Amino acid sequence: MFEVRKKSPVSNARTGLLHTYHGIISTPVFMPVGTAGTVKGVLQRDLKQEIDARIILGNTYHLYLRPGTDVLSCSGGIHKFMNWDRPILTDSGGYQVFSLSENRKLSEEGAHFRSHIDGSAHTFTPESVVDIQRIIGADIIMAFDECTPYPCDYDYAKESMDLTHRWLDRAVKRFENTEDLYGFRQFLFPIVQGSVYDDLRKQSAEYIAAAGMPGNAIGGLSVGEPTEIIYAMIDIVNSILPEDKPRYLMGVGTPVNILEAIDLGIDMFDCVIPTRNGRNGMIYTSEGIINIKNKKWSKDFSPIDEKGPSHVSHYYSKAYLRHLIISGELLGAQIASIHNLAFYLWLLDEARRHIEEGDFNNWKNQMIVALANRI
RNA sequence: GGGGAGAUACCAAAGUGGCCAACUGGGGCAGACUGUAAAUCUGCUGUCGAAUGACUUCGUAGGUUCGAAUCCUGCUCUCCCCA
Repeated sequence: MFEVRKKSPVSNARTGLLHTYHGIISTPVFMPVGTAGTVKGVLQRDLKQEIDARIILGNTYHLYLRPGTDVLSCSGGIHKFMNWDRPILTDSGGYQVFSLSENRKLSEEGAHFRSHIDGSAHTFTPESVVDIQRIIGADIIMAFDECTPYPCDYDYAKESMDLTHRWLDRAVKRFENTEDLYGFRQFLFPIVQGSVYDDLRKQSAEYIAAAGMPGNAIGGLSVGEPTEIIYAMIDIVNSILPEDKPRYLMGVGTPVNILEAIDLGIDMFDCVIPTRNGRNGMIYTSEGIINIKNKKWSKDFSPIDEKGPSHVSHYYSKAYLRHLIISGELLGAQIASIHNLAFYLWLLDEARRHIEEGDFNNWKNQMIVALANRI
């Protein structure tokens, strides 16, 4: 499924190719988040033409609640349903176990939760989450885990990690005893947990690596802990996860986070920042971060990002985008989302290019200065 | 011409003797957001100050009172009804 193409001589950064039925993905890759079968505010056409997203995310929890497995099954799977013929990865709902924690209870069997939509009671088990993801039909599916909060005491983190491991065994078994439903092979990725504890992360990485899945994910990071800890955990885990398989850092992050994580050997990323923060007025440019709602842009009629990677980046002015976002106009959210996603994809394109050319670290260090800049 | 209602901060609008520098909403300004319960949430919004605080405000000019956005009198303006 995965081949490493080029490794940085001075760090763990590498490029690779990820083969799926719906296409080959160059890594490192950023995957726009499309929780409910849509990258919020962005047409599939723009995802392809403007942003050139190679793979996007969906979410098991959200799709299961709405439209539900019946509709998804009848539609012929998520690709047909949303008319997206490139790869898709679905998250298992493990993050919702964390973010909707007030509405759920965990047991050995699984997670018992109430729908945030209508309050109805449901249970996710490692098995049912595989079944649902068979029906959704993404190319890459995730094992059901518990994403621990931060802070999280050691005993809880260990118990939770062990539970995630037991759930993984059950998920793998179910996965191996069931078939794909739409005529192409799906891949199951397990998830490393262990909170912020070195020894737990190490144990978890060993356990996950031993499962022998075609790719591995790191979860439970970027939930409020300092960034230094994120990097430290990635470093520990990546020293154990096999090099010949893709490593997916779930939910991360800022452009700077991503460059640092690439340096530590991560291949896949997803994050809501470009879309959500974009909707809320934060615009990423090669010059730095803009809060487009700030008054100082009200009469700045220069392009959103002169060197920006998408059509919208130079077609619309800062002043116009500010007006749209401040007015709550839908077009503002749309432009900001397209621009930010295109920026993220551009950043990853550049990262790949510089890894291939062998000067990733110099480039990265320059970029980090510019990217952290607030203008 | 007669009768009635009202004037509160950028806007709208509460408050009708001390707990009022003044509820609340909007607007404005700033911040947050990391496997999306988020087109969301938080803070500030009379002046000066980092802050304790000081100073100036509720159409306007006076008055009553220990104390007034609130009570009284004159004035100015606005709106409604009848002729």
